[in-house]
Amino acid sequence: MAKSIPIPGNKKLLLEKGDKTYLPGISVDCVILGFHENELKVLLLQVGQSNQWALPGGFIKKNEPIENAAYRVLQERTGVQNIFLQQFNVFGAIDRSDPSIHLNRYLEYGIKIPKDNWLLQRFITIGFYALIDFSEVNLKDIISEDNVEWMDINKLSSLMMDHSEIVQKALDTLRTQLAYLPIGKNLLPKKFTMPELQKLYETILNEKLDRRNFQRKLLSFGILNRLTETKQGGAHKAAYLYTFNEKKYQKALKVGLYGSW
Amino acid sequence: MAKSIPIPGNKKLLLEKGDKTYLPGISVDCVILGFHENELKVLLLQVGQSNQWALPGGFIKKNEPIENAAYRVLQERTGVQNIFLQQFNVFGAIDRSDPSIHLNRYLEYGIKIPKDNWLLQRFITIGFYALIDFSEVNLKDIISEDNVEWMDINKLSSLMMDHSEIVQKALDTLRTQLAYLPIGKNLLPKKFTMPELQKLYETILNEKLDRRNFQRKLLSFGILNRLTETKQGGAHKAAYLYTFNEKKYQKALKVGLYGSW
DNA sequence: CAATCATTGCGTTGTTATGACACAATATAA
DNA sequence: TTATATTGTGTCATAACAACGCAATGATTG
Repeated sequence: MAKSIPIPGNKKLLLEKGDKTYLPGISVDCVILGFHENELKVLLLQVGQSNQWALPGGFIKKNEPIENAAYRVLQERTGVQNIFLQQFNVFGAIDRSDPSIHLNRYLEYGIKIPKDNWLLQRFITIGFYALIDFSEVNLKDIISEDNVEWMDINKLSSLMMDHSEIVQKALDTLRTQLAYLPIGKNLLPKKFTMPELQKLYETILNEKLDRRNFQRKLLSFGILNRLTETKQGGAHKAAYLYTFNEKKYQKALKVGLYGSW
Repeated sequence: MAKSIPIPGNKKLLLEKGDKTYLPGISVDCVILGFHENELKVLLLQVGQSNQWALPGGFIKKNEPIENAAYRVLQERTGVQNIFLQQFNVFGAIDRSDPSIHLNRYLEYGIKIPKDNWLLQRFITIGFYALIDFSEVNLKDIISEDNVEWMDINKLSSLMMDHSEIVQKALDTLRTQLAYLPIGKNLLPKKFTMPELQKLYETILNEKLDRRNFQRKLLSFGILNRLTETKQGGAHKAAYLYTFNEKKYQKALKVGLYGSW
């Protein structure tokens, strides 16, 4: 066993007074998704000195809406504003919480959590997923005790507790929503090319799409503006840059891409 | 004020010992939908002597998966087995719980709830929706202290707390899922006619559909078996009876009605 | 500096799905 | 027996979709 590390003040407070500040037995976990180098990435963190990876999560303050709690987690971990954030499922199996995680975590500080402490009880968690522009996140600017990293969603080793299941469910939800909601504005930079948008769709769907049919379909939604600029610097022919038409994009978010049945 | 009614044992137990039995601050609420006389019906109940209508709800036992809790509520209120049951959203606004409801409820029994009682704290609720064969429910067989009734989803007066919002969100979810999931098996009797199925779709979507195109589309999904029997008794030409092909229906529930993007 | 090559923009064709509508068959009621 | 409303089945024009062709372009290479 490694010798004890001094415990940070906030961790001590969480353990001893957390039950006064937070709703008991409920947490939020965030599946934060970004797109980089043709891969869909999830933001994960390593809890303490363990080698287990986990989703960033947190608790809900007693006087705070649940969406705010999820947003706080996002802010802490990414520093990014204007994020697409949506709850997608509650995970409430009886054996989903694992008290040993907290026990070991605090043992690193030389603290043995009392058996009746609030952290050791059963927790149900509300899963949120967030779409975020990878390029806007600078992990080095984020102060964190934990090791935080983007990982390819297709190459995840097993995560802590039921977090693998949570990621999978988030991905399923995203795929379903792709059919009737516009996706992309939050995962791509402001200006992007059609091939880039297509790669994003292909990555999410894990499926190759026809270049020309894809373009025709996406343009038919009428949510894209083509700029006169082209994307320079890439090898080969320069592609036109596009932006999302904010107004039409927002409308499509509300009524869906097809509208009728 | 009416004079006090004797308090039932279970209500007293709930108040005094509920925090030992149930998870604190979390409830489940069920939007139970049935189809009858071309109307989509919601099962609602009148809490105590108030004139407020509310969704049937309940609490989650400390050693119970959340789906079980919702299923318990369904069983208590309908007595029906084999129900389509799905969580669809969590409602967690800070001001959504209304302590006065419990206060008034127990005042009917002449009991004043102590200020620090668990029932008066903030509750978040997990919304479930259930699809159920109206004809299998016999409300008169259900023992209940509360007045329980089916009400037309389009003619709801304002419900208790945020329950109107919960019903609306359930309906939105159902409409969206209609596009890629087979619906009907749980809302209709085993044998049904094509016009009946169409009326169900029209009612859910609140939109008139073309009879012939509807039939073509539904048949193309390949989840229906046409029987040689016809529906007798109706005025005019007898319609063929159909059943759902259980195997293909279950498959469609998993992979969706269209499958690919 | 011209040829090569991968990639992008734009277009065509055949097939399938969809929306709108016509007509014959049939069960009940007058 | 006839009238009427409803159901079963089919047609047709149009839109959507999948599969594919070809010219334009920008960097790379000999």
